[in-house]
Amino acid sequence: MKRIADSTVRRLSIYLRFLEEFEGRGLATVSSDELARRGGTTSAQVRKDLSFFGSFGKRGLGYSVPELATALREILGLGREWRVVIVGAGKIGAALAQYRGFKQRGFTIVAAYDTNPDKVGGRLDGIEIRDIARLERDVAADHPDIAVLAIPAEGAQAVLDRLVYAGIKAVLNFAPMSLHAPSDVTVKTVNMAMELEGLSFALTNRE
Amino acid sequence: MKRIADSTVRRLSIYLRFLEEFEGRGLATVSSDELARRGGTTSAQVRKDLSFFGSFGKRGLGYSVPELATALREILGLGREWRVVIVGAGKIGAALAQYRGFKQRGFTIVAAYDTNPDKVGGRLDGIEIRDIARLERDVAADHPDIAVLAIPAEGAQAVLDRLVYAGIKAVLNFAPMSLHAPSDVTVKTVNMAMELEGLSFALTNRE
DNA sequence: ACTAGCTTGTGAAGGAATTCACAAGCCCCG
DNA sequence: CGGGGCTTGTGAATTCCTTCACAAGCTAGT
Repeated sequence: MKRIADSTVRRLSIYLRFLEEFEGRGLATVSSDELARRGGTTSAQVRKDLSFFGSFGKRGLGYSVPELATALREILGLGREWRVVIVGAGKIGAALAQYRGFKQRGFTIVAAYDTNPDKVGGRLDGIEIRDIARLERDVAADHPDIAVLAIPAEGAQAVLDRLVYAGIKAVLNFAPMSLHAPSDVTVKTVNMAMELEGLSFALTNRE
Repeated sequence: MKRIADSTVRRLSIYLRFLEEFEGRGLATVSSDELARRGGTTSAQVRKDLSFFGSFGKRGLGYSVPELATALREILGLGREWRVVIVGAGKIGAALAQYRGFKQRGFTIVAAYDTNPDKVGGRLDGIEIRDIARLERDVAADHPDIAVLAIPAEGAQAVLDRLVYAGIKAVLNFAPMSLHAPSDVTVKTVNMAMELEGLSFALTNRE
């Protein structure tokens, strides 16, 4: 399969969000222009993005909302349940465990891990907090698909290495640092410090 | 000033993180190659990124760690204090209020806002929670630089409009939706649902 | 059945970001 | 003080992404 740009995938996600809104409102069709306006892009971009995966529209009419939504869910792999483990039961980990968006989109949190013995054995919004020493054994047994790293920067690379070794292929990293993994492992980093500095830069360098 | 790509600014942020680590360890100099290896990029990329702002290195030797760190902090506008308001005192808002990274980098949270009367008047890690009705008046009086949106998707655009009208020029958005603002207002969106779907896509479409 | 009016899908053009590749410059050593 | 070994800074080449522009195709109205 042709290599798909990251930016394309992110936009597909955005389109899907609007399609779901339209589905809820019972709209039958939508044009690339309408999707573009909502998503802050251009109609050509929308059509190009979709064209990588097939042709979903009807000329002169636009796209069927439910059909395109289904197609996008298929493309994004949202047709199945993904099993997620959260590593780190601190503030971020706790906020994530409670986040409704996971379940809503088919991401099931199967366990949380922490080093702190006071936390181990407890629960986070119903999710069991386990000793991180069990990480490898549990991953081997449960085969989760995705790991969320919600731990301080210092330990992040070491835990990532353990996850990779245990066979995890997708990681969402909240630790404020860049991580290294083999090319068959996808790591996405959400780094708030970086975003804030981007804002600081924008405020500082406006002409 | 020449337009600087977003990706460049994000990388500067990453380089600064490593420089601070090196500063802590007392290292005197660093090469573009070393920064590249750590940051997951190439040495040419590092040098090109820096070249937009000046020339900071010594041929044959590399970059002085403290000098380059100072230069990057200057470029990123981190030499001053930025005043931040958090809108939304829910789970995400609460997690953000406690996040040490803000203060550490010169971002001071001056207030939080919420609609819920049970929360208004309370405190979030020492930060006063105010009625969102006061938003415009407070912004006019306090002149915060940055607003963090930690509210559900539905109300996000309306609150953003109010913030823009009140004069805010930089927004960090945690609501899972794309927002529209005038071009002189910088909006950065952190969207976890999108990142998760990116992982789902990567897991689904591996060749 | 034909025409007018839209909207898609897509090659080609254009623009932006990354990588290449090498001259210029610095340091150290003999 | 001159040469060898590095490393920067930067035009040129390349690769990647976005935008343009238009033929093809669908619908509705007559």
